[in-house]
Amino acid sequence: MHDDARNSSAEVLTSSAEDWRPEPSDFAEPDSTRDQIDVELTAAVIAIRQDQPVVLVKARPTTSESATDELPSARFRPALHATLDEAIRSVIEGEAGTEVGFLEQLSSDCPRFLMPMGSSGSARRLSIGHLALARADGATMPASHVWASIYDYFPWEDWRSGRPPMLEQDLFPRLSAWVSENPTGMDPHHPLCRRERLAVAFGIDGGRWDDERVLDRIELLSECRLVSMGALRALSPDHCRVLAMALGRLRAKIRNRPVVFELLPPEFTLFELQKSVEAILGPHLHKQNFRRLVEGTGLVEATGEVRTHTGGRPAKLFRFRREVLLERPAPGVRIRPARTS
Amino acid sequence: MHDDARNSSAEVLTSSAEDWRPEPSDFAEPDSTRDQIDVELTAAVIAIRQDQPVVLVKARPTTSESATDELPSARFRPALHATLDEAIRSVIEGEAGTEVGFLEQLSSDCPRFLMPMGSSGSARRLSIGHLALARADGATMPASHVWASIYDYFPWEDWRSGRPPMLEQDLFPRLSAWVSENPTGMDPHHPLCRRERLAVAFGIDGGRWDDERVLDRIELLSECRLVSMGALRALSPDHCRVLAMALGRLRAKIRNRPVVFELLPPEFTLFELQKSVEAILGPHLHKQNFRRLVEGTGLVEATGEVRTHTGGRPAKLFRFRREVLLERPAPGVRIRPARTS
DNA sequence: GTAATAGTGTCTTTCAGACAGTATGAC
DNA sequence: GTCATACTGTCTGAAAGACACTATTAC
Repeated sequence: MHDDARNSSAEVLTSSAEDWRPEPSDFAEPDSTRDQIDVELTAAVIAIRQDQPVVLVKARPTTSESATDELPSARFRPALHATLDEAIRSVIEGEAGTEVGFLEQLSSDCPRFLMPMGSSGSARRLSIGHLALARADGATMPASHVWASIYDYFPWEDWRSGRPPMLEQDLFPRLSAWVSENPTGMDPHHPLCRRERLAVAFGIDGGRWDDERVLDRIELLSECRLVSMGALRALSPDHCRVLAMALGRLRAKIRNRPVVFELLPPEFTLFELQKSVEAILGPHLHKQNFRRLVEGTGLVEATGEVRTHTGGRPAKLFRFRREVLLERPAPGVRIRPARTS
Repeated sequence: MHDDARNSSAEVLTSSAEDWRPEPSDFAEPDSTRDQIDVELTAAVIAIRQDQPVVLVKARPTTSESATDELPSARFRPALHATLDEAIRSVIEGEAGTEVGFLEQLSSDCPRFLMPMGSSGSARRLSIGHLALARADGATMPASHVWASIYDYFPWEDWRSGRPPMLEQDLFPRLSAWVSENPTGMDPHHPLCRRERLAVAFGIDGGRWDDERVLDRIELLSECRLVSMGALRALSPDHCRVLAMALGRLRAKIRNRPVVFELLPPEFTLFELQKSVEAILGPHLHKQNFRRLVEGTGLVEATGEVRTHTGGRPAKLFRFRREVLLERPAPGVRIRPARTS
C-alpha cells in the first residue's frame, strides 16, 4: 500500500489484512476438514423491460409439468475468484452475458444453512444470495436464459393496478384457515404467533401493507404451501427466498439510495423514471408531485434535449446527477409507503 | 408440516426444503473438496451501560504493548448447529454468558474472503459478521470478557459532545495528505476517487456527516493506517470491520425499527430512552421534542409508576408498546441525521 | 431558597399530497 | 378540431424543529 507511513505512537495497528493471523476460540479441532462447507452463490438480477420489473432466470423447458426456473447460481470456488463479489459477477456475466452494475449481498436473514440430498451425503452447503441490478437493453442473451416478470412468480406483490384481488379471493381464505388451526401458536424461530405474523406480513387487522416485507410473505405462504398460488412461474424454494429478499431489499433501497438509475438508460424522461419506480413499488399515490419531488431534490438534471413521439407533448430528457452521491446522505426517490387502499 | 393440504391445481410447488435437490451449474467438479471453505462467525454484541454504548470483547492482557481485543467468534461447525443463528447465539452465550435478544447478520458487504496464514495453508476462510443486541444488566460475566466502550475503538464516531475535535486535529491533515498523493485516483473496487471517498465518508467539501457510514470511514482510515489514531483500544482489522458494520447498521436500524428497546430494561424513563438513543446516534438536535416524538408515535406507554431520585422531579416510567410491531411499517425512533454542526 | 430534571403549550417553517389548470405534440 | 401526454401553480394539513414556560423533587 503506502510505505510512507509517518512515525506516530498512535499507529499501533496497521491494517493490511496479510499481517493478521486468526485465532478463533473454537478453531483447534482434530478432523476439521469435516466442518468445511460448500458455499453457493445465487443472484437475483433485476432489470426493467417495457416498464415491467424482470429477473434473469434459466428457464426450464415449458413442456414438462411442474417445472421450476432457476436463478443464476454457482458454487464459490476460492481458487478461481479472489472475492465473493468477483465470483458472482463472473457467474452472471459468464452464464448470461449480462453486465451488472449495482451488486449487493443479501443475507440479513439469508445465508441459510442447507443440506443437499445429493451424492456427497456429508457435505453441507451455505447459500449466499445477491441482489444485482442491470440495464436490460442488450439483446445478446443466450437462449437458455430469459427475463421473466417478477410478478409472474409473486403476483400478490403487483400493486400497479391497485390492491391485487387475489389476496382476498385466493390467499386470505386459506391463510386464515392456517391461522385458525393454531391462532396463538408460536412456530419455531418466530417471535410472533400465527395471527400476528399474518397481520404483519399482509397488513390486515389494522396493519398497513408493507411493500418491503416480501420475504415475510413468502415464508408464510411457504408454510401454507401457497407459494405458487396463481403464479405463472415457479422457482425452487431457496431461489424463491433469494428473489423475495432481493425484491424487498430493492424496494427499501430505492427509497434511500439512487439505485433506480441503475435500471434506466443514461437518459430518460421523468415519466419513464416514474414508471420504473412504480414497476418496483406500485403506484404510490403520487402524480404530478413525483416530478417536483425528483426535480426538487436535485436527483436529476435536464439534458436540454427532448423525446418526441411520446403520444403527447414531447418530454424533456433528464440524466442522473452524479454529484448527489457526494451531497446528501440518503438521496433516494423518497416515496412514502402506500396508504390503506 | 401440515398434512391437510387441499387439492388445488395451483399447488404445483410444495416448499418443504427436504424435497429440493440443488443442481448448480458449476457443481460437477473433480476434486471439489479443495473448494470447501471454513466459515467463521463473529458477533458484535452491543449494549448500553451507564449511558455508554459498549461492545462485548475478550480483552487481551493490558501488559503487552500493541495488543488487540477480540470479538466473540468461532468457526461454524455444521455438525453441532442446525443454523448460523443458533451457532452464533451459542458462541455468545457459551463464551460470555450473555443472553442475546436481537440478532442480525451483517453481510451486505461483509462476508469477506480471507486467507489465513496459519497452519493449514490451503484452507480458505469466509467470515460472517453479526450484530447482536443485549441488555448489559447481568454481572455474571467471566473475567476473560469485558464490556468496552465502542468509542474507545472509534473515537471519531462519538458526537455526544458535538463534533469531535480530533477530526480536524488528527485525522483530516493526514487524510488530506493521502488524498493529495493521488486526488482523482481510483483505488481498486471503489467507484469513487480518493477525494470523493473522503468527502462522502467524512462529510466534508459540502457534504454532511452521515453517521451511518461507519464502515466507509474505517476503510478509508485503514488505507491510511490511521485506524487506531487516538483510540484507547484496538481490534484486529477484520473484527474492526465487523464492529464498524454493526455500529452503522444499528444506527440505521434504530431509526426504522424499535430496536432501542432491546438495549433497555423493560421499564425506563423517557430521559433514559433519549440517553440511549443519543449514545448510539449522538445528540441530534432534539430536546423536549424527543418526548413528543416517541409518545406521539405510540411507541411507548406509561406504566403508571414513577422513578424518584433522578436528580429532579420524579420521572414517569414507560414500557415498550409491543403492539406497534403489528401496526406501523417502520416504527423506529425517527431522529433525523444531524445538521452541519 | 437553588439546582436539576420532568413535562406542556405554542409558534414557525417545511413539505408531502391533492388538485386545478395550461402547454405542446400526434392524429 | 380531439386526445394524450407534458408541465406549472397553488392550497392545505401534518409534522419537524425551536422555544418559552410550568412542575416537582433533592439539597
